[in-house]
Amino acid sequence: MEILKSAIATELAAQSGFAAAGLDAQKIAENLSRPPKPEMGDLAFGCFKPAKDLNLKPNELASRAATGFAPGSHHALVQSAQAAGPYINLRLNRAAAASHVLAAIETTTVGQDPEQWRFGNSDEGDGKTLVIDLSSPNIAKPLAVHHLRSTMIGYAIKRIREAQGWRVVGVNHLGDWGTGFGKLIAGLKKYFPEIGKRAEAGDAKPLGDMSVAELNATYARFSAESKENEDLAEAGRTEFAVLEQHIEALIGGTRAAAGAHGEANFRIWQHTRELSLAEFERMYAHLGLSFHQWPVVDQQHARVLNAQPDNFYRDHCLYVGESYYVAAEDLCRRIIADAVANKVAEESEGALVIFTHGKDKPPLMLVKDDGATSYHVRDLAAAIYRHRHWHANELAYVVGGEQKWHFEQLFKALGLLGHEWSSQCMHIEFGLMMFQQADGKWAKTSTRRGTAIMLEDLLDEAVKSVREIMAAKNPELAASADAERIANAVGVGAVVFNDLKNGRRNNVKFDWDAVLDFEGESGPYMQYQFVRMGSVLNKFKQACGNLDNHDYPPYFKTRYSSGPDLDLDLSAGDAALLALPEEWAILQLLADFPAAVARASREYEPSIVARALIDLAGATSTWWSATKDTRIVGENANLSLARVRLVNAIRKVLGRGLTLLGMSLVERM
RNA sequence: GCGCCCGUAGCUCAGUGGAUAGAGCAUCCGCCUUCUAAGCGGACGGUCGCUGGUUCGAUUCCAGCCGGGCGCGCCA
Repeated sequence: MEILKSAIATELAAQSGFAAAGLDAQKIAENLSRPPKPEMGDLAFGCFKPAKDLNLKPNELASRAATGFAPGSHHALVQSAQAAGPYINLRLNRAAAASHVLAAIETTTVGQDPEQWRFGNSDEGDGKTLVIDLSSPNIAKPLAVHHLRSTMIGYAIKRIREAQGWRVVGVNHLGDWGTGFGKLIAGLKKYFPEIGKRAEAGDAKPLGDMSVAELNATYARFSAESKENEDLAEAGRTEFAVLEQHIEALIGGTRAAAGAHGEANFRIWQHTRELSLAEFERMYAHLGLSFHQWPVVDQQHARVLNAQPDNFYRDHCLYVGESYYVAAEDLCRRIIADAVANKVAEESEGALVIFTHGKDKPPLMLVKDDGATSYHVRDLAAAIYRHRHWHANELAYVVGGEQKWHFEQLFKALGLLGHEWSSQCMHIEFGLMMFQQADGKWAKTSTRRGTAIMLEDLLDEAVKSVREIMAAKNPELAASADAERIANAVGVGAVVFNDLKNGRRNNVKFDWDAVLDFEGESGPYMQYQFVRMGSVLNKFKQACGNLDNHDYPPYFKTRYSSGPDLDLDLSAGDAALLALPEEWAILQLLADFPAAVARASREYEPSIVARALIDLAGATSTWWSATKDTRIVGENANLSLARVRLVNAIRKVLGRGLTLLGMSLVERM
């Protein structure tokens, strides 16, 4: 409706009743809404707010403004206006409205590449840059289901923002630094002495082919033992201190090198990072994301980055681990020095802290009492780096709501350090992934306690279910060469859509049955409606090419039966023939789509797009059934052409929406 | 105890201060010779947690309570 509202408001503003009441197009557009029942009208003007401004009773304004309404030409969008209490119910020239909507979609969605379907795009963000922190898993821990949230919510926001004209830099703030790595190194050396020996001997791959699960288990085992044993805890702290000293010496800091011990720890850490990334890559590829190490060193990508930065940042997110700010930029120590010099930081209980919210609230910790930097410093460094390097207008962090306090402190600290742009930092919080325990209660997931479900297992399970359903419902396709690609797209899409369809702040109670339920408001349902629309387009082309079909005029045959698949010039379709209430319902939803994308962008809320698609797909399916008898592509050639225009529009809006959410499309399923 | 998030149908959730609060799942009843039934229609299902307040009007805004979740100084 949004793309119709301004045109309608302009028409109404020219009406004597509205003009006499001093209502301009802007004011009218703001108060247009859809009546609860279609028989009341196609659109309604609510008089509450304008009446208040004019010191009138809403009912009075409604009857005054509606009086003397005279429709313009027969092309005018508004056909009649009738006061109904505090509302003015409007009836539209649906044919004109339909034509308006379809033309808007057709001119912005040329071709078959969903990335070029620009309906719903805007130039709101032109020239602006958003740096968005997404996914950000910890090294040496496997990706579990809850990592899906940050990854896919972040990725969807990235794509939605890009559709609004923004340059969006996706940053994977890998948890690859911190005292935990001291425990891991100490554990590896304790339980697998040969690893320590290989590292000391200069082996660049001291861990062999150890899996991330094994690394995690080693960490967990050592962590548990060191709780009982202070010597082990001390060993962990030492290993990390040595690692940090080694890296700081590498970048020419003030600290002395840590010798062979430091080199060995560095090798273990680097290999841990490599092994972890290799495993993450597999998952990201599944989900359709691509990450590059930052800074970009390989020539091919560096060229793209230099020549076409927008393309580069659109196609790739970046790995910028926490260690980057320690190892490459030395930003951490400079921030600490700066904070001390400006008396923002102070010493407290042996640590260096910033009291961001007064003395009675826990402070933000810069340096711990063992001399190691805390992750807060690295987050400060990351924010400053992102703002400086990418000239970011906004910094967004897609991180779970349990870290809300951390980000409040972080942004406040940035402000205290003199960065006035801290007000442009946003924590895009999302709800926790909860698992049902044996006692029936729901609790936060824990990789350590083994209650988390591995992301890979979930995706595999979803793809497997899709394969089974495909084998039962579409055996021919299941046996074809496309089967695996389609099963992947539909299965992964099911998991992704399931995660994005609800408001991001809600906690998610993980439920296998719900994730693998492919009926109703599900990813496969969305894909299915998209596939149906494609089938109709193919059917239409066949019908036009069929010489026995005498009802189709000759020009149909030449015009539509050839050419690239699904690429049809439908301008001859007469929108006035779309007279079914189901068709009008769809046209309204199509018209609403751009506003949904814009709002999703503003509110960092992909579920708004997902909901718009659920509504559109539902209305489409209802229409599909309502046309069972006449068919969409039926006996009446001109009616069929008009309906095919609608099918084409639905397909492209659905397809665009799904790709905005980070899903891949399929033509059959 | 303090702070933040949440509370809408049996379950999972939409709902931008406005007309009679909507979906999906589950249950029950119908609908496949046709462009894919991963579908469609219908039935059943609500003191919008409670109590006040603001407002012409509150599920929506405010306050207090109740219930659930998360966080609260050296994990990230």
